[in-house]
Amino acid sequence: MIKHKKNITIYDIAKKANVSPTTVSRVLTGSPLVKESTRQLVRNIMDEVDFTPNEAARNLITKQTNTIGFILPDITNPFFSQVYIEVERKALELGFNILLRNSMGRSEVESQYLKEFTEKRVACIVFMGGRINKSNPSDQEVNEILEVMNKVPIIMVNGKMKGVNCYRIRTNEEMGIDLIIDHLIELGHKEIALIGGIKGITSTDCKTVAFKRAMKKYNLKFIQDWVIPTGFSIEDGKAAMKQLLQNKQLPTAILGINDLVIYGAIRECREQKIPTSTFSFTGFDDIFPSDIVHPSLTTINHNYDILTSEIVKVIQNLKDGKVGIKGKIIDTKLVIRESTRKV
Amino acid sequence: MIKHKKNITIYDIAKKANVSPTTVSRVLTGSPLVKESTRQLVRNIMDEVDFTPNEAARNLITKQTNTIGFILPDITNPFFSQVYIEVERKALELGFNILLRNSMGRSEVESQYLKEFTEKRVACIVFMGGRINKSNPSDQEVNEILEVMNKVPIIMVNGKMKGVNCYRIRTNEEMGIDLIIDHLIELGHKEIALIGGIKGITSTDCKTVAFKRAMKKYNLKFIQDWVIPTGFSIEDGKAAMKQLLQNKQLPTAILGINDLVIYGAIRECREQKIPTSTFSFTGFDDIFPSDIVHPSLTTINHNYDILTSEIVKVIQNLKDGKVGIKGKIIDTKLVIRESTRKV
DNA sequence: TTGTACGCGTTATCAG
DNA sequence: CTGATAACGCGTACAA
Repeated sequence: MIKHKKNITIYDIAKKANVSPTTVSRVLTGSPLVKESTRQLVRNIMDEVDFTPNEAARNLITKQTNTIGFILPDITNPFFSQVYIEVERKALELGFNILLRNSMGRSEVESQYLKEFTEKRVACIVFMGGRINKSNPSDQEVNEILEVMNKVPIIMVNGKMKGVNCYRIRTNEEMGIDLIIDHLIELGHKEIALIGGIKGITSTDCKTVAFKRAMKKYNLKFIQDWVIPTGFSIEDGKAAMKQLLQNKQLPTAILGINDLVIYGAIRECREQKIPTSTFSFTGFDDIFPSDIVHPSLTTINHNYDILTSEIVKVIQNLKDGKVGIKGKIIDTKLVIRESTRKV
Repeated sequence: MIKHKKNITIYDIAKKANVSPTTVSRVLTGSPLVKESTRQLVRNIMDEVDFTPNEAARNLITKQTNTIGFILPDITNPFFSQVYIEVERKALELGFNILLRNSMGRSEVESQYLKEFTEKRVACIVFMGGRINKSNPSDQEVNEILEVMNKVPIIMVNGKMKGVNCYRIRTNEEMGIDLIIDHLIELGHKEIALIGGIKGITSTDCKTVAFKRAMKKYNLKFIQDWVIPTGFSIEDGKAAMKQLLQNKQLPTAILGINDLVIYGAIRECREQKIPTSTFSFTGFDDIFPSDIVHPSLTTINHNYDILTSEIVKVIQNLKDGKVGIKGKIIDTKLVIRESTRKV
């Protein structure tokens, strides 16, 4: 790495200003215990020599940072970026900045970043996706979380771990599924499929359970061939739709584990020259493209503002040394667009 | 903030292991100058007492970080997140991690983050959007960049600043426009509009100039009322389309400053019950929704892999102390989908 | 209102 | 292969 000029320190400033390093430090921290004239003098010299304080030195002595570690699977997924950007905005107002790490859902990457965060002495960690969404995480995955929690508080968003008593904020996914089914029933649908997701991932398992329960509630028959857990991506949605279309009997409504799989499902219909109006489609997450695809997507919105506010509220409490409530469930809301219609 | 247990340092480890702190440090840095048995001993004790080295202390003494500061307007915009994630992945292989900051295109936010980056002693700064896209940045904006460059190298992506001799990687936007116009001409289009963007932003100015030049080349008339620079968002695209539709005479093809504005334009057509097949639409950027909207969008791809590789190549050179080439232009490529057809 | 002296936790230097 | 000692740059009791 290219070497830069000699580092300028508060000692250099102090010498030039004929004051002590302490005074310079006080100017830096904005202490009121400095005469206005000397403050100006010091400031001027700082500007003059282009002084930049060293954050590492400050962190070392103060033993804290204003950094929040944020682990999520993939920031290019609009669901995560929507949550991320809102948390960032709100945390900024509290004086925190965020360190983002993309785990790609891989456990060993998560481990690496958890280690990095503890070495950096972050104020707290916000965790989304990956291991905290596994219905059965490994002992090692759990223990690692517990060890980290010994040093830095963890906030799990839309996830949990058996035996791990950390802060948890989660959207009410069951409620979301109920809202969708109610809506479809109202439109006269009786034959409903569920595509996408992966068994063993809580968001999938949880939605599947809610789906079965809701179907039962309305006395509708649950057809195993219409539940196709292929994954969470657009491609996975395509694949699921392809598979679904091979059934002799077809549903009238298709429920996606998230918005992305429905984008894929709709595209698959187009490629097979099947009118998209053949089915009613519903997504989950209400990410931004759902408003611009055609047909625009009826889906479940996470109440992002409330969700992210609750995350930041925990951070605020942590900062203030308050304990606060450890678990919080956020209501979801149905957003009706063009993709659902009367049967 | 909640207080944790007393910090464990290499001194504590040293005492327990009956070795010197130096030896512990050597284990930490992976120095070969340690007997294997003592290395194991030290490692065991570290695990036992759950020791986590303090990065601030390390950064303070080594005077460097493996962090790359990354400023971009908004990570929720797929264009930026696509570039970001690729740079992150490639930089990771070089041992760098990335510190992301969203400027929202606001100059004062950029200033704040530039300051943060220099205080953090980041290895280099990757800069996208905001002031580096202004055709006429203020003196202050330029000077600030120059001052920062005195301390840390800056890589500008798709931007430049007069009188600022930093590393620059940019996509060949003119080429992109040429490719689009050639394609439209081939399809028989002669009446072409350009919507979106903002005057004074280089990406807009640059594309507009290329557009005019291409039109002239084919002896097509440039109609001022068909150039509608409303902005860069979906909403801005809607607004532009609304305005365009008020013209008595309409174009047969509509060229968007980016993909997002075309999403908006298409939606506006739908809302006004105008068949989307009335026009041929072209975008710019080839962000992921362009493949799933309907009609899917003919657009210009930035060659993201090459673009991001070039960014990381500069970082690599910086790390190795090489100088390398300061400017690099990346070819673009046309992606033909459903939104363009014969006139 | 200002200054002295020390500590934060690690790596670098040099000696053994 | 190991250790003693000195940095790194800043904040903070405590003293003046």
